[in-house]
Parts: sequence; structure tokens; C-alpha cells
Amino acid sequence: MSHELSKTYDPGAIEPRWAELWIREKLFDIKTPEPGSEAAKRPVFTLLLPPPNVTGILHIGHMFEHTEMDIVIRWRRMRGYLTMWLPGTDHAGIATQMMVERQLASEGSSRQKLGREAFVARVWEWKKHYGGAILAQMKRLGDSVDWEREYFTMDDNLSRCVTEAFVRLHEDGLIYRGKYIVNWCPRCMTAISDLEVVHEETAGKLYLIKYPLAANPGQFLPIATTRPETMLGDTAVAVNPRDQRYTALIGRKLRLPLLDREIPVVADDFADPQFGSGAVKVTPAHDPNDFQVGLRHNLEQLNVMDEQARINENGGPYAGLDRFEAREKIIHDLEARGLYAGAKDHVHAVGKCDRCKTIVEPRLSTQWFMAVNKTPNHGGMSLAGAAKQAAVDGLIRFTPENYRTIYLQWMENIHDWCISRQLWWGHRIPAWHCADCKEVTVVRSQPAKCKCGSGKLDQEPDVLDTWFSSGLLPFTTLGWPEPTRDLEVFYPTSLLITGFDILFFWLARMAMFGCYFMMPPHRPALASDRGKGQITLCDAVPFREVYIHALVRDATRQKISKTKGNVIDPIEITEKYGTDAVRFTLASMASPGTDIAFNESRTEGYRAFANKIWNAARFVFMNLDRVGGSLTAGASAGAKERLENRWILSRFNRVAGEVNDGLAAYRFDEAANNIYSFFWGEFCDWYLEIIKPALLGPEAEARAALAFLGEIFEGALRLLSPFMPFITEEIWHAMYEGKPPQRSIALARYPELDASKIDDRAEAGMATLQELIRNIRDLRADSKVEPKIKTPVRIHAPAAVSDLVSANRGMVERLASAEGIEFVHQSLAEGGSVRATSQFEVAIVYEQKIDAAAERDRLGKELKKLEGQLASAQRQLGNEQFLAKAPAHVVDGLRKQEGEVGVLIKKTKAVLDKLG
RNA sequence: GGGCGGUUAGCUCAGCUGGUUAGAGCGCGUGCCUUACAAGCACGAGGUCCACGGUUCGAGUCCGUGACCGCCCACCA
Repeated sequence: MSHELSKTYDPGAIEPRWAELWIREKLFDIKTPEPGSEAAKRPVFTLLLPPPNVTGILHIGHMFEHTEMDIVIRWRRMRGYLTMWLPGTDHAGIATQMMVERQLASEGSSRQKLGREAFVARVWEWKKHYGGAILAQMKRLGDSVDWEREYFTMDDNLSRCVTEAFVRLHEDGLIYRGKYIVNWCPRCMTAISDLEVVHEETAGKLYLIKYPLAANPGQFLPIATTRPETMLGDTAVAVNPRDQRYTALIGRKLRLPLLDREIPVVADDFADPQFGSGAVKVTPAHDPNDFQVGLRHNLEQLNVMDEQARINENGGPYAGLDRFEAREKIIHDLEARGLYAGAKDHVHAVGKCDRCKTIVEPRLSTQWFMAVNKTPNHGGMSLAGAAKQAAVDGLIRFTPENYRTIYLQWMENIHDWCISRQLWWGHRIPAWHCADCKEVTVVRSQPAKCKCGSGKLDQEPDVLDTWFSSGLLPFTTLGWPEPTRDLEVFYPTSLLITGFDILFFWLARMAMFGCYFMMPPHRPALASDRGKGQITLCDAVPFREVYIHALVRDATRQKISKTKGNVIDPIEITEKYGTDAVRFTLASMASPGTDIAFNESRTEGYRAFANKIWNAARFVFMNLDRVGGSLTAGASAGAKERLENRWILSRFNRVAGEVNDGLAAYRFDEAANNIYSFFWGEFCDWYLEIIKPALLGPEAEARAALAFLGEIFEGALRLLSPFMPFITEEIWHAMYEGKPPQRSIALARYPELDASKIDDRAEAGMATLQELIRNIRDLRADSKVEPKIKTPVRIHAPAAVSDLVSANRGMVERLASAEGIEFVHQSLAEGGSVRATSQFEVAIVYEQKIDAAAERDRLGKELKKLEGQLASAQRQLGNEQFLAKAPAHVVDGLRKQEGEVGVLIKKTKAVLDKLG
């Protein structure tokens, strides 16, 4: 088989084959280079893939993210970097547990029925199934990751790192356990962090309730609340000390309606005289503000709900009711007692569980927290402080830049992080409770006995927030806490590409942990650190750059969600159009900051582009097979002098420069669009058409043309390869007849701008010829010349242009369907069907009359536009201020324009006159 | 309550540090089965760049105000 390509482009037939081969050949697996080896001298580029959750399969948003990462990594690899792209999957504690629980429910079972051990085993089964599906998808999409290094966040080695990190943070005084108000999801039955609460503006009610004075039940203090059911846990009412309405009541007792407990009126600034009635009920066990008030006034913390948010035994007659049932009944009962003073409509932000959308209940419970603003015992910066400093000092750079501000603001306002979860799926907290002395011991592995001598030790049942472990990944995947060679070579990672949605969840946590655990005293003793002097944050940051990509939406800009049913399955769409076309669609639409409205019509267009490439290759191979020769032999000196060759070579180099610049700035859209218009609009539409006669001509001439064309074509394939890895691989291998210089085009060099190949004269010359050809075509169309009839052409132009046209007479005649070119000395205006530009006048010799009215119309519009331009130019040139202040090239340009436009107006007027 | 982004052709979006009266793709119209490609080729029609004010010799581009969309953060009951 020589240069065989099937007649039609069928991505389904070629893509899986290459995807499998890349993996089988371990093309993208990177061995850690030995110190001093050749590989160790190469610049390194490390990319950590945001590990997808094992809760399902990849969606189009993942494919977008993966496409961007794959383009960057393929580009860097081809640029000569030692590239390492690290893949993995995340156990996603709460999300995965929820999916499996849902599955159990459908079987009439539950995790409680199974018990912890059996349940966890069940989740592992789920993980095997879905984790595998995700990896299979990535393989099919051609992600050029290092499969040898693939991890799962609950792998043994990574789990040990989680324990290690937890113990060290605890030793450093940055992890504490305590009873505080946390966000509690009554459905998931676990605490969740502030970030896992999503606030939704909800139209609710502000209820007014009258609390009678204990001493004088006929007198009331009205209070306002949005959650009347929490009154069961009230242990005080607070008023503002400066609120004159109530100062007399401070220190007096109120009688809590319904439960008839006595509670005090306390003075606290928290009460806002402007809001509601100015008096606020205080429920320390069910509201974070009230909790603080309670601490200040030493109030009892009375928990009135269980873990499913049902009223507990402290709620008296309401015990056993769900919180919302209790709310209704309480309002009803208050009304019956004349203590209900009505309700006002009140819009407020209701907190819901990010995962299951259940309304979150603030709840007092014992949890583990991470102190993010505290100085560690050994001194130095706090977790948040270091992470902030890294961004302030520009050690972590953001694209788009405005995310830096967002990140900094968040770090500025960050609160302690609740890291314990009452789940079964996740990393178990390494703490042991003594049944006898109640002491809690935090150690790396289960101790034989407690300090008190007791052997009755039970491990803490809680697990860690998923983001605790993923926050450690940049260094734990490279071997921390050991001083590994991987850490020396690949840390800090070069880039993080991710979505805005996990900026705080993940990125911020990685920043905190990286700046902490990769700084002394926790930084492993890396050999490469020796003699380095002081280790700084610059060495510790987990990534040097962050690129935040936009969100993929559907064609109508709707957010994609399962409930809306507008999910786009990457594999499905890939099978329909080909991976290359989908990748190119995503890349070409990836302008930063703007969400992507994914539109299949665009993908159709890029499948057509792939088809175009395919057919261009077939055309080239067809000619090659007829005359023999080689595409890769190198071009002859003679070929290098031809205008079209100098032109296409210059254009190729310019475009290569633009593509590299685009990728360096994460402008995937610019890079993709540049290649697209070069390949289709210049290489295919012009270059191949120009050289067709040569290809069909004598063998020697054809071989020379092919040799030159081969260089450009091969370069274009390499240029395109990161965007469309499959089709370029297929054609590239065919080009080399199965004996390519590298095992894959992905291992070849990426084209770069070679300034010595830029040829401005050739580009200008070709631009003139293209303009001439287009004008003749336009004339023919307007004159309704039969497509098959060739027309003689007359040109009036200065010598330089005439010479250019003469030298390329064949090209012009062929591409413009012209037959005979006559150069005339006098203006052509009298001819009728004429086109005039600043460089030439051109007419076709053809009997048929043109549509005079339409032509007049067209010329009239043209004239108006030109006159506008002239007026604008003259106005500016007549302005002394402009002449004095504008840079010379702008003034010169405008003068030139004035002259050219003036001539054009004269010409156009002449033609109009002749039309009558 | 703070903060951020957007508004340019019928649709989706470019337009970098202000510089000749604005570009692309898709769609649309007309004509072509020209021996790589009809998933194609050629030609063409579409825009007072959200509004008002300001800076400037010069403003989609910079500044201010407003309108309309969208997003994020926030412990006011």
C-alpha cells in the first residue's frame, strides 16, 4: 500500500485505530528522567488533569476541558518539552455515596441495611464500573495522558498521604475538633462546608410572633423570624442596647410561647433596630449568629432537631414532626393563643445542599475544622495567607486575569473549613476515641492502647471532605512526603486548566496545601534543593499558571443539565461527526470569558473542514502516484523562485507564528481559526488551484511541484495536529508510506515562524493577482457570461502591475476563465463592463449587455462610499492638530489613501457617465 | 449588600496596548455536477458597534452615567 486513503473521509474508521495504537505504544508515557540524562535537560511541562468524579460519565464540558488540555500538551510536546499529563479520577465522597444510595433505594435497600463495610464494598463496585467508563471515554477522545501514572484518589498510597497530611496539620495546630454550628444536610445526614451550600433567592415569609413578658403576660415583645420552628430552641431574645423602645426590657424575662420556658432579654449589637421589630429571638443551637450571641451571653445551646431535621424530645409536643410540619403547626397554635402577629412577604436567600438541593439546616454538632487563618505552631504563614501571597506576588498567574481578583477576595474573606463528613465513602479521619477516658488521639495508624492505658479504642467514624484529598494531589501524586525524583522534576506543575465552578473548591485548596506542604518544614528533602539557598513560595506553589475556561452551554445558551434533558454526550456527537471535528469546534469557540453555545451546525462545518483536508490529501497522493517521486524529498531551487511557492511558504510561516502566539496566550479560537483559513482559504482554494496545471503537466514539472507542495502540506499537518490529532496522523503516515521519521506526528516538531521565509513582495504580488482574478470573475458574473465561455481580458495598469500579470499570465487566465490578456495604454472607462481598483482597471470583452440599471446602482453605492472616505481623509489632513500629533505612518497612510480614493472616484464617475 | 462579566451582521462570536468608514463562521441570495472534495466551487447582499455625556487631532476600542441580560460572593433574624 502506497499513499492509500479511502475515497470518503470516515472518522469512525480511523480514530479508534489510532487511539488504541497511541496507548499500546505508550507514546505519551513519560519515564522520570535520571539526573544528568538527556531527557533531564529538556524543559518540563506538567499538567494535572482535574480528576473527573466517578459519579457518571464525561459530558461535553469535560470534553471541552480535555480538548484544551490536550491541545496545550500536544503543542508543548511537539515544541520539545518533556510533557507529563497526569490522569486520574476522584472518589467524590458525597456525590458518589448519594448515587449508590439512590441505586440501593431502587432495590428497596439502604446503606443502613447493608452496614458500613458492605456499603463501602458496594461503592467500590460502582467505582470500578464508572471509573472505567470515564477512562475508556478519555482513551477514545485521544487524550494524550500518561496512562502509566493514572491514579484514583482512594488508592492506598494516596490515602496514606491524606493521613500524613491530616496528622501533620493537627500537630501544627491547624486542625481542631469542636462543637459549632455547621451547615447540615438533613437528607445526606452530614455536615457540609460553606462552599457546598448554594443560596437561592426564595420568596418566603417573615413571621411576627408576640413573646409575652413573664412578669406581665398582657404585655408583649414582638419578634420576627423566617424559621418559626426554631423558637422551640430559643434561649433568649436580643435587642439592641441603643434601641430606646426596648432598653427598659433588658434583663427582664420573657415567657417562650407554646413551651412556657422563661428566657431572658439580652442586649446585643447583633439586633438591628431597623429590621423586623428590632427584637430577635436567639436560638444558639440552630443559627450561626445566634450561636455567637449565645457565647457572648453564656446562653444554653438547646438542640431541638435530630439529624433528619425532625423535632426531637426538646420540642415538647412537637417532637417527631418534620421541621416544616412543625412550622405550620406552630403558626397555627400561636394563632390560637393570639400570639401570632401575621407575616410579611420576605425574599431571602435560602441555603440548599449543593448535591441534593435539600434546604440546609444550621445545626450544632461536633466536627473537625481546618484553621485557615491561623499561624502554625512552627511559625510561618497561615494556609490562606501563603496562598494569597503566592497570587499577590504573581507566582500563580491567572488567565483571564480578572480571576486573580476573585481568588484574592475569596482568600481575604475565607473562614475555617469544616472538613469532617458523616459519610461512609471517603478517607476515614485518623483519630481514635477512647471509650474509657474519652480522649481523642490523632495518629498515623491505629494505636494499641490509649494514653490512659485502655485498649478500647474506636476509630473516628467520620470521613474527610473530598476536596481535602484532591487539594493534595499536585504533590501526593508525585510521591510526597518522600523526596522523590518526580517531585524534583515535575513539581510545581506548569499549568492548571479548569472551570470557574471549582475555583474555590479545588484550586484554592491546592494553593493552600501546596504552599504549605511543599514549604519547610514539610517539604521533602529533595536532592535538587541542595545548594539552592532558601526555599520560597515560588518553589512551593502547586502550579505556575491557571487558565480558567468558559462553560459549555447548549445551542440556545441554556445551562446543560440532566433535568433539562439537553445533555450532549461527547461520544455520541463524536461518533456522528468525528472526534477531530468536535475538538475543532470546541477549540474554535474557546474565546476566554465567554461561555460556549455549542451548536452542531458549527461541528458540521468542521467535519466539512476535515473532509476538505482528506480530499486535499487524496488529490496530492493521486498525482504523486501517477508520476512517482516523493513529497518529502525537498524542493528544488527552481521551485523556490516561483511566485506562488514563495507566497505560500511565506504565508505558512506567518500563520505558524500566529498559531504559536495564539496558543501561548490560550487563544485556542485564534489559533484554530488561523489554521482553518490558511488551509482552506489559501492552501486549497488558491495554491492547489494554481499548481494544478503543473501537477497535470510533464512528469518532471509535476515532481518538482509535488516536492515543494509536500513541504507545505506536511508542515500544515503538523500545525494542525494538536487540534485534529487523528486525521493528521492518518494522512501523515500515508504520506510517508508507512515509514514516518517518528512513530507519530505527535512526536514530530511543531512548525514555528522562520522569519527568513517571510516574503512581503510575494504576498503583495499574490494579493494583487487575487484581486485581479476576483474582479474578472465578478465582471463575468455580472455580465452573465456562460461559465464555459472564456473571455478576452483588457487591463490598464502601471508597468509594475502589468509585468506581474504578464509573468503570471497562465495563472490569471486559468483561474479567471480568461482567454488572452491585452494591456492597453488608455483608461478603460468607456468600455462599459469595467472594474477599477487603485492598481488596475480591468474589462472583459464580451458581447452580452450587462444590466445597466443594476450596474449603475452598484456603482452609485460604491461612489458614495468612496466619497465618504475621501471627505473623511481630507477633513483630517486639513486639520493641523492631526498633522502635528498623529504618528507619521498614519498621516502617510491617509495621504496615500486620499490619492487612491481620488483616482478611484474619477474612474467610477467615468464608468457611470458611459452607462448614461 | 458587595464584586465581576456581557450588549458589534439574521444566528454564534472575533476585534490585542485608541490610528485609514468594522471582520470570521454559519445562515441567506445568484450561478455552477470545472476530472480532490455538492461535506464542494465562484460571486454577492447584510452592521447609526445598547443609550447619553466626556477625554482626544482621532473612540466598538479609554472615562463617567444609565438601561437591559448573565454570573459569583455574603451569618442580617
